[in-house]
Amino acid sequence: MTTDRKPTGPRRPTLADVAAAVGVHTSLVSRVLRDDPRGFASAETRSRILEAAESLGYRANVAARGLRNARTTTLGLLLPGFTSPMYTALAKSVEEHAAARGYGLVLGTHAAGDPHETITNMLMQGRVDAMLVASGRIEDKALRRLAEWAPHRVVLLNRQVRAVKASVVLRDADAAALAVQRLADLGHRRIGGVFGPPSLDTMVRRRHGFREAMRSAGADALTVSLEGRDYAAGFSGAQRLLAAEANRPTAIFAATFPMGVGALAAAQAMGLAVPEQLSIIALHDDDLAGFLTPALTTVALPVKELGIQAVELALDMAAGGEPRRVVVPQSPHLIERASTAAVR
Amino acid sequence: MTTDRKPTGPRRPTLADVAAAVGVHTSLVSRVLRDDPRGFASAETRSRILEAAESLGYRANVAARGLRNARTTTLGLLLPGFTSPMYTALAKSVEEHAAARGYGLVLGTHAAGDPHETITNMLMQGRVDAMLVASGRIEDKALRRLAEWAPHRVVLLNRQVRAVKASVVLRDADAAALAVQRLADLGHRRIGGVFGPPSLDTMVRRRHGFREAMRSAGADALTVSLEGRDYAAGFSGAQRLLAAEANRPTAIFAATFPMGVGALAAAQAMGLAVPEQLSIIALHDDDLAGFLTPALTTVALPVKELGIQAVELALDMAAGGEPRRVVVPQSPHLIERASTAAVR
DNA sequence: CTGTTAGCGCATTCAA
DNA sequence: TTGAATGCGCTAACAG
Repeated sequence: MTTDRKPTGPRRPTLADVAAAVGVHTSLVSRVLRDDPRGFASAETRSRILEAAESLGYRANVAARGLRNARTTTLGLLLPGFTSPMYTALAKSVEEHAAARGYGLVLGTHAAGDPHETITNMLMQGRVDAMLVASGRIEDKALRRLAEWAPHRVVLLNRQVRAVKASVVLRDADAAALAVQRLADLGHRRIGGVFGPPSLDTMVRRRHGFREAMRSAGADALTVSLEGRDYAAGFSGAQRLLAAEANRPTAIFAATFPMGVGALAAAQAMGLAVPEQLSIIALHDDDLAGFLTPALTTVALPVKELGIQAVELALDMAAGGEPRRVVVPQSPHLIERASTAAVR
Repeated sequence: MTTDRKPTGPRRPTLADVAAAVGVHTSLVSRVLRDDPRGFASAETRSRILEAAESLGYRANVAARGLRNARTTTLGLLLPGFTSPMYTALAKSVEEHAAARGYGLVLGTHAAGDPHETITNMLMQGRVDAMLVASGRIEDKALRRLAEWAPHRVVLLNRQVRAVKASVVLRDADAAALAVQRLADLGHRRIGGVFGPPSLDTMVRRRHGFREAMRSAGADALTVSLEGRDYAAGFSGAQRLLAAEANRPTAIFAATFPMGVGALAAAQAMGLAVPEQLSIIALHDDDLAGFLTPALTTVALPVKELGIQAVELALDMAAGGEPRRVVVPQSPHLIERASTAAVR
């Protein structure tokens, strides 16, 4: 009885401990504590059980419960990393909402090794009920195999792949268009676009929105695509756009927030006054924007809602629902700060 | 046999499946797959087992294994959030190193609810083997109760509390001192310090290092402590220090990276040229520093090592080791950029 | 070298 | 309204 196998403190109380304390069978305790429809213990017994569980600090062991139910009440989240504030905002939202629904969240990043392997492992080891995948770099082929094997256990975040039926995406194109429209309204007619790799689904959509909006605004688009989408990429992208003095754009749209920061740095390094000589606007908002000089104008995306919807979709599928494609309904909106101004 | 309980794809293969495929007992499969010392199967059998496991895509179920072994091979990480690059760097390091050791990582942030409750739940539900706690806001009392109950399962990150014997800390005081020394070397004699809440252990240590270094440099310290430690806190802290034109400091030390960014913004909002009229230096380094204008001088802390040591300590204790206090040996180092200059 | 047995903690039959 | 029995998948102790 008192054989603690490890020197790591007292044993966690189990159902049996609670049952023994009350003098009933474990199955009854189990039913009462879970509010099982058929747990109609007498009011007397019921309250004694609840009391004992409370005083012993009983908590159901998730491993045992998971084994029995073939469910883990845990979700997995795969991120490229925390480099972008978009990913940190997403992680926060997912963690918060998962917790609200009683689910744990296990984290996977690219830093831990091959992301496809990470997903497979988590799924096949029964570590999680479903994986939320917010990585654009996993090959379509790998995702297809995954979706074939576990169609109800993989949700793509802000990415669409034919073979994967479950996804939640933002209105990236609309967001890019919104930025362009604002710049056009300010009188800009030569606008540069700084984008990340075209292999990323988000970039395709942002670029598409950018192009369409440019067309209907009748403005000249100068676009550049970089390998990365971080500060450095934004910096060199902007540098490239601003190099030729002849046809220099009067405004720059950056497809990610860090790229916007990098673009701002590049402009200042080149001695261009922002916003007097160059307007800059970035996709996705972050607190940092307000503390740059000049403060960066952004288009805010409903990232929090993306996380919530992704969790909901995953849980729905775990409960037997069919995979589906969700477009987050909330519209992106402009947050105008000091990096944009009317063209002179 | 073929009763898939759910419409979520094929059942995961179990030990029994592998055993059946080879025609041996499950226990032998288990031993072989785990390289158990007593799994000396014949070379023949051994290879057939490995082959079958491979072709079936067998992966041991962590819930079953965890239940049996009373270990989860999972660690928990509690963070205030992702607001500071220090926390994202830490999360990345911990995740990466845990994965390298075969451990999963479950995430908890303050956003999910009462942090103390989060820790307790994860521990008592058997969700994790140990919790790495990187939150300064949990009350000492709560930590003490936790440490009493599970002394071998809680590791404090960059925080010391009497009652908690397991912790890993950085040389925060040295880092602050390093910043001051550099400023002193540049000829600064009136230096302002912008700190977060004194209730945080890190702040106590950073402030201590600051004060001591100021004393030995014979410089005048003007310090201010804020409620927060984010951009906004740095902004208002710097504003306060710079308000009085009379005794204005010629340099500012910011106790966190975001505070450094905020201080820079404040200086610029007040029309002060950095570094000509004011030098700024911040604790902790981040990519962003190089893309501010001017680029921010920082003192880099070995955060990656902090994460690694924390994981190691947790695993060591899980294996029966005693709790201990670890000081990360790597020294902080200065990364000089453009926000610091000799006083005129 | 390999098989048998038992049990981790829980939820779910079925029976009373 | 409550109890007894069973098994989720795995590993460890003990046989053979």
